[in-house]
Amino acid sequence: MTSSDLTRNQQVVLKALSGSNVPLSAYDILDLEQVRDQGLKAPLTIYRALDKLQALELVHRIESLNAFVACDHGPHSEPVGFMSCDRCRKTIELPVGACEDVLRSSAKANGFKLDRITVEVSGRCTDCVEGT
Amino acid sequence: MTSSDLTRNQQVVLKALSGSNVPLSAYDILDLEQVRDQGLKAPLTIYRALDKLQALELVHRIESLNAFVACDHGPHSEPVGFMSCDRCRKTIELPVGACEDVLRSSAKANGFKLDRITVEVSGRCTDCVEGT
DNA sequence: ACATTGCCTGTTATATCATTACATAACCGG
DNA sequence: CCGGTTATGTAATGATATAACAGGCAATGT
Repeated sequence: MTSSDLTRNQQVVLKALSGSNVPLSAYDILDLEQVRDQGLKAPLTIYRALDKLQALELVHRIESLNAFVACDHGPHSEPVGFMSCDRCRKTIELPVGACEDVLRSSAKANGFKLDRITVEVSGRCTDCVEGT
Repeated sequence: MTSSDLTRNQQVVLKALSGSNVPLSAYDILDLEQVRDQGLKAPLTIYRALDKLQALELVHRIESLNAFVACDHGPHSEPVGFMSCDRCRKTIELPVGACEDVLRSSAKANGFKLDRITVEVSGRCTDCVEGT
């Protein structure tokens, strides 16, 4: 399946996320005019589209924010993490291939077979580094 | 403040988490007999105790599970991550000091001042590595 | 054509996780 | 004792996510 096979709902949700410079929760998406106007009006509709988009790696979930971001570049060759600004919420992807090796061997040493990696860091972006 | 200064509620919540081999949600804690018996009966009571325990680093929150674990060894010298089994939920701490350097320099390269690191990995523990 | 299958959708209700608002009590330093 | 800070109690609400069930619609095999 390619992204051109996305259903209408999925396209609407992906577009909403792509057009945002900050992560959006499912309910944030639901509240967008551009989304309501397309007839999406129930949380489940949003979550279903998000599930599919995540499976296609077109969208990622940020656990520590209960929010979602569009992925800027198709399926990944290496695992990806996120860095968010505490103040303005700006969030960027962070390649974490380098961490993966460390984690995988540490997992192995503890008798775990590692499957999924979640790396989320927060702090301040350049614009927000000073001030409250 | 040392752990001996914990209030009654905080002690009850910490004991509940220490006695569990899997992460517990706030409502899981609230539902425990040993906790109800001590008179804790509102979610907020649990969350307030958890907040304090987290500030003392006696408890950690696992974002991807919306759950909490007791920390097995006082305040940390290096940041800590978690590894959870998808099947039995067993969760262990994972030192992530090695990742920290990588992440911090990556953050710097992207104009971020890094503050907090969240590393959560999932997979299968030895006992669960085969089977559903 | 028609039935079967699989996927997406709509709708309602509910489950789960977390906080706000406000009042009261306990503790401690001046 | 006063005044500040911290902890607590209670009720209500907000925010996030899923369950359960019915129906639509396209692809496929016969």
